[in-house]
Amino acid sequence: MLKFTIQKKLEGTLARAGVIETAHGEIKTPAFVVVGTKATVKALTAEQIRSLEAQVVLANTYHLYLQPGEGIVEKAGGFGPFMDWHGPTMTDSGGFQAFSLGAAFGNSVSKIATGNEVSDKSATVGQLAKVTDEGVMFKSHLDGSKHLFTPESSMEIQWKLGADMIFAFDECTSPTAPYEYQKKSLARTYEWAKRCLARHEQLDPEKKQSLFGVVQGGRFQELREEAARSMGALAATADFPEGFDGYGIGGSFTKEDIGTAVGWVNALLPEDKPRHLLGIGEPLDLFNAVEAGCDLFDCIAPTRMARHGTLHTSAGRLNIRNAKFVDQFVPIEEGCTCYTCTHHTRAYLAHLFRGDEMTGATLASIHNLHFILRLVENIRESLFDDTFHQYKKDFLEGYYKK
RNA sequence: GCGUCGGUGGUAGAGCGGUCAAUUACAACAGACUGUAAAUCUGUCGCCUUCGGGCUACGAAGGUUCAAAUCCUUCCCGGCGCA
Repeated sequence: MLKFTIQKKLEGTLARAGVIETAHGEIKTPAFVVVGTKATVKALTAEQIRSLEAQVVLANTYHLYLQPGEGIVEKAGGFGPFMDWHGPTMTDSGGFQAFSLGAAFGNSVSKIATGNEVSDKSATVGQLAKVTDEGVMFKSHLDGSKHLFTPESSMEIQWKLGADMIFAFDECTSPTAPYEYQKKSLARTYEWAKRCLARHEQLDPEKKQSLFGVVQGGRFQELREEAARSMGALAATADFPEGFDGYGIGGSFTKEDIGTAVGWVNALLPEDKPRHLLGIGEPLDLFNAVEAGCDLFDCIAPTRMARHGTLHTSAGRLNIRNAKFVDQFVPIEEGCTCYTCTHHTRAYLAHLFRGDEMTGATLASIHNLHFILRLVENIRESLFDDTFHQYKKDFLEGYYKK
């Protein structure tokens, strides 16, 4: 079961601060959810995740289904115990892989649109996912074997993976998809949402897991609003009296949409349920999304960028592989309280990255996650203090200055 | 000393008469990354450039040829074998 309490709202915005109570502890929101796709936050031990004071970890249905298989994870007691993480957990449904292994595969298309994408997909090659009304047919990226995911099978797998919060199986569409496709896909995602609710209630009558519905609709206001209304309304139908326990906001956006389209959605979603903005995690986007009414965020960016040598500082990003860092015997960021900055220098990190030493990925991941986790905590504090707008302004000026 | 094999861009190592400023890998120098196909991917990587091109380069110096990193001669340097 999940209980969500809103403790503070920021006047004139959709922003709110609150707390989610799960069977494995509480989550103070807004909160950044650490991504541990394959039941591991890449490069980190569970002890390190705890040290970072992360509140919740999200794993992925598609990945754990393929390897080691949901049966193994179930025997371990769920993905949390499997990886020695005993706090709150979430699993994504596999819906994102409809995009990343489908339209995006082999293309330089990101879920964050720049506007320069090519909309003609006729030349796409090598796609590993195909969407039909029944579900999504995947070709495993590991061995090429074929697998069908349906709303029902996603619920079944997520049940075995055992997270506190799970997502309905949706189709994450490409930013290059035209209106007609987005509309058709949205109708399908809605049908899938109902199938997820039905299967979930069969599997979990005691409601041990909380199910989040996912709002899609691409970049079209009409579709986004329709999605928010229809997903929200599922809570009031006779078939599903309890409806969803929360909402995910998924799909493609532009940077600007995060301040606008997300707000359209949140203005219509039931206010008393948590809202999770799927796959967003850059500083500017986090500020905008909180302001637009989101409570939870997960993102691979802090850890992936860390592994690739890009580190967050309050003065912007730096690439630790750059030549200028090889003899800088100072922390990544002066004053940062993370383990990496309190023990190691830029020069050491630069050396580890140049030598392709695994410890470099670990230390960089600790720093970036610490940075983002503390950022979202600070944003939360600023909501209580009514200093959000000033904090946002000050932070962004420092981070994005030239 | 004789014989033999070899000396190519930061490194290793292709090339063996024109399509070679020279395959490839690594290194180097930058960039990208937003529900993880990702410890990944992209670009640059002799000098100059009005981006058309120009110039200097494959141990050194000569030579053959319309044309040489590629063939010949001598020299220098290194490995190996025999004295």
